[in-house]
Amino acid sequence: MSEDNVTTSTTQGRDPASLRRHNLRTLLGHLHLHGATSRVRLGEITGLTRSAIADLVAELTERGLATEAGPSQPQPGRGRPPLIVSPRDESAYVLALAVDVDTVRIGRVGLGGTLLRESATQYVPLPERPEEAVTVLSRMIRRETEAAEVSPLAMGVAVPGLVRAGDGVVTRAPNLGWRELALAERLREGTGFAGPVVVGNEARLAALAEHRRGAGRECADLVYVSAGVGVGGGVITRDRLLTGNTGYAGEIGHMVTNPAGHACHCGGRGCWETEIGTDALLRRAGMVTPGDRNAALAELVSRAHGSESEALETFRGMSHAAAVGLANLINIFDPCRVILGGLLRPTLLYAGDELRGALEELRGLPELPVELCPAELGEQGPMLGAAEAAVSSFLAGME
Amino acid sequence: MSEDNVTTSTTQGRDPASLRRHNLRTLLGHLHLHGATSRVRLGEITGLTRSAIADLVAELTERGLATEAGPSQPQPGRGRPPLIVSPRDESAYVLALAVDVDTVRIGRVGLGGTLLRESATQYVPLPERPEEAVTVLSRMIRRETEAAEVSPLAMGVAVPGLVRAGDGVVTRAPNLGWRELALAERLREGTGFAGPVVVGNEARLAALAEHRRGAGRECADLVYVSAGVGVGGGVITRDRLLTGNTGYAGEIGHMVTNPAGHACHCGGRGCWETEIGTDALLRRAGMVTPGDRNAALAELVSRAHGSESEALETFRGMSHAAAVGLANLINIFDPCRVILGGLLRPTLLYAGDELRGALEELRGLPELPVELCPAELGEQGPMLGAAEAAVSSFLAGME
DNA sequence: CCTATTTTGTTTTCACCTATTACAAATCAT
DNA sequence: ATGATTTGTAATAGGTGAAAACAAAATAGG
Repeated sequence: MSEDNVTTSTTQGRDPASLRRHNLRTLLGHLHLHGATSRVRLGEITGLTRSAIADLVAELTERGLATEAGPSQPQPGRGRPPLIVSPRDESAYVLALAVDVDTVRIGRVGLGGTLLRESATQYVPLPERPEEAVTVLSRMIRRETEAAEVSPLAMGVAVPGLVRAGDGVVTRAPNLGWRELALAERLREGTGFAGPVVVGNEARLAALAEHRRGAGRECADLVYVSAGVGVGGGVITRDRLLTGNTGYAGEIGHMVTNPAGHACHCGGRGCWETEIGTDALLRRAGMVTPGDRNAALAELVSRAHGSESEALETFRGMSHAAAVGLANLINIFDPCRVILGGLLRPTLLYAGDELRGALEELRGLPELPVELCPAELGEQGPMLGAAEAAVSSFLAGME
Repeated sequence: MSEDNVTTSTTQGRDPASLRRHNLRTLLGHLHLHGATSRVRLGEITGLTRSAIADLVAELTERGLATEAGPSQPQPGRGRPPLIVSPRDESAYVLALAVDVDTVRIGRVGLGGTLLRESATQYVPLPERPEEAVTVLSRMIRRETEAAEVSPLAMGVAVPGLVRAGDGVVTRAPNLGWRELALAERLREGTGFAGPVVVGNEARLAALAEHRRGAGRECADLVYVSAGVGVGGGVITRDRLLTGNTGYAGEIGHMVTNPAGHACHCGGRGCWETEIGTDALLRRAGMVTPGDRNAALAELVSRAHGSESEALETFRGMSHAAAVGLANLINIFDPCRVILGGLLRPTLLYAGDELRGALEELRGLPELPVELCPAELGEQGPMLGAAEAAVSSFLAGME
């Protein structure tokens, strides 16, 4: 079944002008994803001739989006050394924010995906009232942009909550106390920034980041799952992030994996996050919610790292519950890789055999090997994903 | 989050020639999906000018893919009456097959989606050995093609089993006794047909058909679920069928919804199809697998239709188990519509309130109303879907 | 050190596609 | 009948990448 859609997507070209836009986007997109590339290589990839590439690259450099230079190190082989085209980063960058309960990360990410040195992490307990939170965020953004000589190409924000696709409205973010907050619009007002502003769910954006820069490179179909207090996820299909109708696709935490399980705050029973979330893990470990959950978790992980049998057993005990949900996701999505973040990362590292074993048992299709990989980007995932979404948004709106 | 992919898809254009191919595809795709359209309207839709449309339409008519005619009924309004462009069907058609255990449907579907009158349903018990089955299918195809004066644009085949995307290999179809059968290739050999041959899973293809021609029209994100002996499904995202890495995406029958449930033939326990499949329903109804399951089912449905309370109660009893799986799918995919086929259709019709009620309880996001719709195409779904996949494949390979 | 070879960049010419513009045709409103 | 309106047609123009010829810069080999 090699079915492409009948009505081809609208992004692309009908007239010569949009044809050129498309080729420019393709080129810049490749530079962003794969870094410095020779002109000839670009031609091989895009199918364009050298002369066309020359012309297009000239436009990109004129616009300050790319640079050309002779090869930094001597090339092997005979002929004339190629010109290497690189994405610019210092002057062509996006601003990325990752909002969390007690942390706001802000970073400058250049084309090519490099986290520029100006990036910083600031710990700002956000005020309860969303309006004030917006003010705080706007101030942080202004401080970053005013320091720079050029304004960013786009901005991306990761939020732990439900974000409506398209308009960047945070429908609800229980941990932040936000409801129906038009974050993209407010930030645009609060900063006077005219370019694209994208807001997204942190897990979806982390999935995007892992796909492009982390454990999911060169993998067109993957599932990312991160377990924390809640369980979030994101799915990449054919190199694209699954959004669903409203942008909520990927809410896997409330997948019911055990109807006989514990009650969930969502009103249901046996949701996956009641089985493999932070509280479930601590419950298994016999640590009955002490003062600081994070500290308890860190201790548990370090004990497992030190091969203490009780801690290892805790993770092993969680592997079956994790496998049930993962098997479901694998059957549904047929990914070539599953990336595990948050608590599932130590679960994979310290109880990998048990997890894989449970999956083997549960899955209907042992023919297909699916790789289980630990997430590579850790806590930076959401911010890097916000940057990637911002870049994509800039590319989509180019010219 | 309005992120489009960075490296834009490869289907489209880099040079002027492929630009034209793209526009031709767009035009023909629109005609196929939406039927006869005036030239001016086509221009509005595609953004092309009247002269460009004229030129493109001329090529389509020359190739025998479209026809132009004056308006059949007088138009309202003033100016010169427009020329109406229609997809041809009699001379531009695809061949579609739907293979099942005791039935093989074969049909001719014209551009525009009309099931041509030459279409036929033939009941042919397929022989046990796959090789012979291929021979039977090839013969049926040859009979259809030889009768026609022009050969089909493409062929599509729906199979109750796992089909690898890309090469059309049936990995396994337990009910047919097939394993690793290169069906697309064999049919190409057996019929001498040179055009595209696509093979797909029947539920995925039915989902495609419902999307284009049935209960899922004008809905870009939908989930289709059909319960029978097994439970199959298909997902449409952004107007495209989800395939996953290998083509197996959508195997929702073995989603574990009740770890404490019955054993499943797949080796697992509590798979969704052990909860809502044919056997589960008959078990609930107290009909302990009599000779003919289909007859028993038909009786049950007709009793429910006649409002017999016991039959209604059977469907009501199944609604909760159905809702668990549906809630999971809704949380995962955020569709705007869920289409229910097979046994889930009567469940919706006769126990709709219970089903919706159970969903309300289970779902984390009551903000988002999701429509539940009965499938419209019934048993023709897989065949019509095969036709749609064939058309898409023809369009993708045009020129 | 010089030359042949190879690879890459540049320039020119050309073919293709759609936009633009002007004009013709067909219908309705008055 | 006449003008307004909408649609189709034809001719010209602008923009895009391809193709081909040429120039430049390196290596390999004597």
